[in-house]
Amino acid sequence: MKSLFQDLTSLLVQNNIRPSYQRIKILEYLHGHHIHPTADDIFNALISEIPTLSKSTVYNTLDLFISNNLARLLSIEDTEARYDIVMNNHGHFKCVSCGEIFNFDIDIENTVIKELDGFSIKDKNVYFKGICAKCLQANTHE
Amino acid sequence: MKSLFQDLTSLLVQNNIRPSYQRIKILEYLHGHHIHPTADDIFNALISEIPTLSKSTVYNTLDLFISNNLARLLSIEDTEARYDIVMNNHGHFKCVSCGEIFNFDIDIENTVIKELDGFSIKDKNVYFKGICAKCLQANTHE
DNA sequence: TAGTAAATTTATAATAAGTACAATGTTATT
DNA sequence: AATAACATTGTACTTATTATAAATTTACTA
Repeated sequence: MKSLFQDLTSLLVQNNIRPSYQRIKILEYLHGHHIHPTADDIFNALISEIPTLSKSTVYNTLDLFISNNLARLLSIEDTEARYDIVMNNHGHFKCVSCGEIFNFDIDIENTVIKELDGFSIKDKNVYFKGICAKCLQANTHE
Repeated sequence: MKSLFQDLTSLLVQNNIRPSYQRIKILEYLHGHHIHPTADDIFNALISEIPTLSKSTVYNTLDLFISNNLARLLSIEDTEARYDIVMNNHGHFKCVSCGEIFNFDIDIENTVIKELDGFSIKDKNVYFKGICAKCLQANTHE
């Protein structure tokens, strides 16, 4: 039985990406933490395991993953970019109170936009903002 | 017959915003230029008419408009924030080749997301990316 | 298997959008 | 007119991201 490490290595090789230790670890982190981390989150999570890790590597690797469709960039945040592994048909909700980002199912893939006829659509994102149920309840008790 | 300037002044007053010259001009620009400008675009467009204008004022004013739901922030761009007047039920398509941002009609207001039951949704954005028809044609002729 | 070329990582410096803040100017109120 | 509240401005600062070049690792070839 293959380990996750081996699976992720294969995934990189399949995409013609040389499976360096840093790349595997970053990919492993994305697969294990669907919390829409920032580049900084990823760096901080891995620095103890890879003491020589550089932020440049994190940025380079994320860009590489995005180019190869292994990761996705979320622009829901104004200040920092966030990253996620690629999953289809889901949107993101950001709670402006606690900052957490939630996934939700939405089928946008099959929606035909006639105004975009003749356009090549490569990426579809649905971003909602508001206040999550937990924060709404917390406010009620004030 | 009232002028646009007067109309926009009234709009600000209705929202309890003191109608300063800078605010009216920035609102006027947003109404007249649906090109999803950056703060810098707005600053550069108005600096000749308002030589004392400061970028701080542009940022402050845009924040104020957003708080009062007169403008909307687009996070489609990774590098710079873009702004638009508030219009319902439309998404944004960004051409990664020429950079232009297109509006398109999409009815997301009436979509019910059961996973977000109990959440207060304040803002819904649909962002697509890809290559516009014009750029696709241009590439064909290479 | 040593030597070389290519790819990758790293550290540092540079860039630039956005924010904080204090000073100045303007408007409203008494 | 005096004063308080509000708005604008300019400067300095913060910080995410990018650019670059050196160092390191890996792959390739003789």
